[in-house]
Amino acid sequence: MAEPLGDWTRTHTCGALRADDVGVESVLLGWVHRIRDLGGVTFIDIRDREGVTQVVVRENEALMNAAKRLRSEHVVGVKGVVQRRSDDTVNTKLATGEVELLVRELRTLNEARTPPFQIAEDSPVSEEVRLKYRYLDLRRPRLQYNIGLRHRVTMAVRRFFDANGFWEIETPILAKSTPEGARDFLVPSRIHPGEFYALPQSPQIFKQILMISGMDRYFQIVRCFRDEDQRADRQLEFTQIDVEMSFARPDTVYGVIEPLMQQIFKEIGRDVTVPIRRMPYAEAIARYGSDKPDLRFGLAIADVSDVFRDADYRVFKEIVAGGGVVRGFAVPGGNRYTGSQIKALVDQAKQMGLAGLMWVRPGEPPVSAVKGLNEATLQRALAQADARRDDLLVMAAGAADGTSKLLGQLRLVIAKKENLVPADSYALLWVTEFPLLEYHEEDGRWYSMHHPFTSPLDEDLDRLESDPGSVRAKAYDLVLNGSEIGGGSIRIHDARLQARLFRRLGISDEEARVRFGFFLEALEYGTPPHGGIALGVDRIVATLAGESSIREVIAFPKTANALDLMAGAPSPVDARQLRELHLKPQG
RNA sequence: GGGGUCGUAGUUCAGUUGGCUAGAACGCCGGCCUGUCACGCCGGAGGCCGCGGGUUCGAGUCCCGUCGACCCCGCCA
Repeated sequence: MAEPLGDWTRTHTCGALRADDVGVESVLLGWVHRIRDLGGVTFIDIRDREGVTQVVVRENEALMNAAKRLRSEHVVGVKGVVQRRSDDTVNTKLATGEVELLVRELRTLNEARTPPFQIAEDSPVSEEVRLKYRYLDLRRPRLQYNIGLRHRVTMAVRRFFDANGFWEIETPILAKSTPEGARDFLVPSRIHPGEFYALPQSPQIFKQILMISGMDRYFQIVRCFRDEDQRADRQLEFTQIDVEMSFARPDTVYGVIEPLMQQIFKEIGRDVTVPIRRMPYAEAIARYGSDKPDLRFGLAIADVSDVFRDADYRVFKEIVAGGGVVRGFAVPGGNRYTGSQIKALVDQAKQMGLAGLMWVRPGEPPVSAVKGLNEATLQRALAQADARRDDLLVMAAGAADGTSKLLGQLRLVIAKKENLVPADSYALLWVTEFPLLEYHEEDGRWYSMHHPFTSPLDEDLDRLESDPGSVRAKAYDLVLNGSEIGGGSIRIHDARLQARLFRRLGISDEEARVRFGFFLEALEYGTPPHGGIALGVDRIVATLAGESSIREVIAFPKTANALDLMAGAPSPVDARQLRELHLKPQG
C-alpha cells in the first residue's frame, strides 16, 4: 500500500553518506535494491541514480513487519540516523560502505510489480525484453552509466563551444525535402494539401546560411533523420554535434575539433594527443583498404606488384602487366599456422570475394602456396611487406582499389580473430582529401561523395570537367577505432562555382533553382568562406562506453526493424487524421 | 530487397538419432535465521516449447509459412 511522502525532504542521495556524516539524521528516498532478511535484523539496500546505501531495521517490531512487506523495486523513504559500521562489516565495494542508516521511520511510497528481469545487476537479458521494458532497463547500472556519460559528453561539448565563441542556434525540424542523399522522412502539410515537409538529414543548408547571416561560429547538438535501414551504429534518428565556422580552412576545423576531442575524452579520463594523425584518403584505401582505417593495430597493406612484375608466376605477372596490383600484409604469428588453419584463412578470403589468396611463410627457404616461385622472389616479397620471421604473408592480386578493399576487410577479420585489437585503446585519425565525386554506373552520372556544397581542392579545380574522378575535395572524416565519428568539409562560397558543380552533377539550372534556389540566391549576397563538420554523438559515446551498438547509449532506441517496442511506434492512425492531412491509404 | 544466427518457466539457458510425465540456475511465493551485503538453510508454485499449417503411431526436436530480436550485404549525398 502506497503511503504519502508527507513533509519529508530528501537530505542525502543514496550515494552521499560518508563516515563524516555519522550521527546525522538523514532522509533517503529511493528504490529497494536488495533485501537481506536475517530474522532479527533486516538490511535493505536503497538505490537512486547516485548510488546505494544500506539501511538497517532492527528491534522495532512495527518496523520489522513493515520491512517484511517490502519487495524489490518498491519505492521507499527512510528516516534514521547515520551510524558507522564496525570495521569487520565495512563494505569496500560501496562508496557509502563505511556507514549505514539505522531506520527509525519507514514509508512505502509506492509498490512495484515483480520486474521481468533483475534490476540490481546487469544479468543477461534479451534485447527484445530490455527494449519493451526500457524504463526498467534504464534503471540498471549499464544504462545508468551510459546515459550519464552521454550527458557529461554533451555538457562538455556545450562548455567547449561556448568558451570558444560558438553560438548554439536551433534550425527547423520541419524542413524542405532534398532528394539527393538518404531517403527523407516526410511530414504532410495540413494547410497545403499534397505538400510535405521533410525532417532534416542534417541542418546542412541552414548552417551554411547562418554563416551568410554573419553568425560566424555555430554549433548545435541536433537530431537528424534518415529513412534508411538500421545497423548497430545507425538509427532512424540520431544526434549530431553540428559545427560551422566562417573563414575556415581545413586546419581551422581541425584546430577546433582536436581540443574538443580532448575535452570529450577527459570524461573517461583519457588523454588525446594532438595534432591527431592525418592520412589522405588515397593512402587509407591503399594501406588499409578502408576510408575509416582502424589504427589500433598494424597489418598495414603493402604493394608488392614490383616483385611479381617479372616473376615466374604467370597469374600475378599478367595482372600487373594489365595495370593491376599485387598487395598483401603480414599476419603476426601466422608462421605457426597449420595447413588447415591456412586453408581456413584462404577460404575466408574467397568467401569475402577475393579471387584467391596467396601466402608465403618466412624461413630458410621460405615456403609458398605457389610452386615454381624462386626463393629470391619470395624473399623480396617478404621484405617489401616487412614480414617478420614468425609472420605469414598473405597476398592478393587484381584492380588496385578493389584488392585493397577486400584485403582491408580480411585485415579486420584476422585482427579480431587473432585478438590483435588492444582492449581499452583509442586511435583517432583524420582522413583527408576525399574525392569530390564518385561515378555511379547504374545511371551513368557523377554524384557528390560528401554533398554537393563541398569545395574542391583549389589545385584540382581545373580538372572538374576533364577528369572529374581525380578531383579531390576539402573534405575530411574523423575516425575513431575504425568507426566514422564525424565528417565535414570546406564549402563552396562562390555562387558561380556552386552552379558549375551542379552542372557537373547533371543537375540542370532549372532543377537547381527548384531545389536550392533560395540557397543559391543567398550565396550571392556576400558569403564568407566557411566550412565545418558534424560529429556523431551516438557513435562517440558508444565507443567511449565500450559499447558496440549505439542503442546502448540512446535512452529510447528503435529496433533493427525500426520499431519502438516500448511505445509501439509506428502505429495506424485515425481515418480522420488522414483526411485532415489529405492522405488516402493506398490500395 | 537479400543472406545468416536465434525464439523452450518471469529471466538466462539445457533438452542426443523424433519416444517428454519438458529440466537447471537466477528470480518469485512461504517458513527459519541478530551483522548481512550476489546473505544462508528448508519447502513450494510456475510452461500454448513465438504463432499457423504439414509429415509421423508419436514433434520442443523434421518440413513449409508467418511474426519478432540481433548481425551482415545492398542502402546510409
